[in-house]
Amino acid sequence: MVVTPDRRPDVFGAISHPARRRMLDLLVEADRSVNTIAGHFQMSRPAVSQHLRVLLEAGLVTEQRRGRERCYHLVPERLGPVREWIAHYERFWDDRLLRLQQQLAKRSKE
Amino acid sequence: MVVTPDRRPDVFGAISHPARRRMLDLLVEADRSVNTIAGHFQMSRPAVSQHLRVLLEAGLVTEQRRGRERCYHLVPERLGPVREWIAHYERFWDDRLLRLQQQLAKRSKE
DNA sequence: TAGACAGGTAAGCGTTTGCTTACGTATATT
DNA sequence: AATATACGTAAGCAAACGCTTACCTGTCTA
Repeated sequence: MVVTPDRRPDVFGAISHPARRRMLDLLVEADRSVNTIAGHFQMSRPAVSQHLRVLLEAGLVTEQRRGRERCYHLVPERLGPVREWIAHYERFWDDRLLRLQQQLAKRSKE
Repeated sequence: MVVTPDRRPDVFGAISHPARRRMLDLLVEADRSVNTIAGHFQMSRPAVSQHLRVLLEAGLVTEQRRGRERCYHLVPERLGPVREWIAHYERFWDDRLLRLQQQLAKRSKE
């Protein structure tokens, strides 16, 4: 996972681990505490903490202390670089999938 | 870079290294030989070979022997998982960027 | 105020990554 | 046939990853 000169691990590295992608997926639905997140994984809680830190340092999530809990919150805009990079390959997909994606995007706004 | 049970390194791992993403970007324009690709990087040629192998094993490229050269060819469909995953976050982008992306996609088809 | 609970941090350890240099193999050129 | 070219493979090594257990701090609650 490449660390950029400003010591911020890049987003592509952060999402390269399936557990971290699943964590982001969980945070799409709602903000969640560490224990809530850890409940979805078999690894130890410190391991979850460490993954969350990678996401935090990549700017993909923020944390907010609420009492003794720590609530993690998704920052989807930080996925921009991935979205932009993959968009360069847009022309390679067929129209059907493209329309499907657009409809999904449209529907979720309604 | 997580290796899936079938020993095929997953696509997210393969694209987590900036050099490998640049290699894919180069192959969008045209199929290229190893030396042509290596010319764009400062690392040694074997290092380039090793990166290409990661891409090959992830199914993101194919190779074709042409005389003593080896031509690498992009397989953009294999980026599907990335595209699909990022599409889950589609609703978070604003309309302007969405339309821009759609126009780019449309224009490249004309 | 004495636990209990949430969760970060440290240390340690085996594995993987990413690079290098050295070398091997197949094809092309003279 | 001898040599040059293209490129893969092997070995070695430092650094990064990903995980564990042990421990620490801060906040709630009985």
